Amino acid sequence: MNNYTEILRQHNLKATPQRLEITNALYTSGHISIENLYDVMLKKFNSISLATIYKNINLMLEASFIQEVKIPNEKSVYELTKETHSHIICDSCGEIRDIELNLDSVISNAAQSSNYNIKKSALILSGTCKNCQ
Amino acid sequence: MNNYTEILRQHNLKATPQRLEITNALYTSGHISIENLYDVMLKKFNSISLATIYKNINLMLEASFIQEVKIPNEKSVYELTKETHSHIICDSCGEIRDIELNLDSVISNAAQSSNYNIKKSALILSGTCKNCQ
DNA sequence: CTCTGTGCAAAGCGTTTGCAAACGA
DNA sequence: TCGTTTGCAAACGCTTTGCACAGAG
Repeated sequence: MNNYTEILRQHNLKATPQRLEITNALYTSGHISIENLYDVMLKKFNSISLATIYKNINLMLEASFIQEVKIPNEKSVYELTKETHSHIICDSCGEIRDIELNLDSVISNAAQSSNYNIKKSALILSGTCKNCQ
Repeated sequence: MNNYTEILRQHNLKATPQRLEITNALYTSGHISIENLYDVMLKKFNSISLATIYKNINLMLEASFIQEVKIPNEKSVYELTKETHSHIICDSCGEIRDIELNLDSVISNAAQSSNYNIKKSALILSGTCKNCQ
């Protein structure tokens, strides 16, 4: 019994080999697109179907086990759900990194000026990473 | 000669009636999806094609005349390009509002901890607007 | 054993392309 | 007039669905 079996079950998802491998790919990559996930999965399951990928991604999204990250001008990637965090993308090499930023004061300013009761935030920064500079 | 004729030409876009109306719809709505834009356009041009909408949206994006706003769990909307700003969305009525927030300190923190040279930011907040509370 | 998941093929849907006619400058 | 844009129809690519078989619990 693999590491991820229990965590899948906690989200009411049966621990099939395909799902364990999707989970592993998400964990290992941090963020992965459908296309890249399919490539990774093909290495372990030579006859896996894209339909299986999509069905599982959708079930995992519904279960809030994973989340979609929509990046400006890029295709979406998926990540395992964790504490709220921001993302930073390198416009040269495409690296996507999680970054913990304190948005409290920004959010309280926003709440004040908009009169919204703010519940969520999604911040995506982009620029050039150390290596690409 | 309409208000928007000159601004379209400045972006190397001929001022066709369809483009003037797309511009007007963007201006009036603030943010609009392809689907809603098509509905609006149909009222003025009863035989307009979706292909025309897409071609123009893509040309306008290339010309940086408009920008796409990717919203978590929602379909994308488009807006006329203006100074950098954030967005706040009501999770009840769907209202999308521009909001000017100072992200300088957040960005400098991010730059410091990531070693990225940060060029752009996209912040989307969501919650409940005054009316829906 | 039962119910769910998988893989395949087909269908669906939003978006793009090719082309002839219409139009802007 | 000349090059661009429009509208239509067909093509495309990504995603979803239906179904029979395989597999998890």
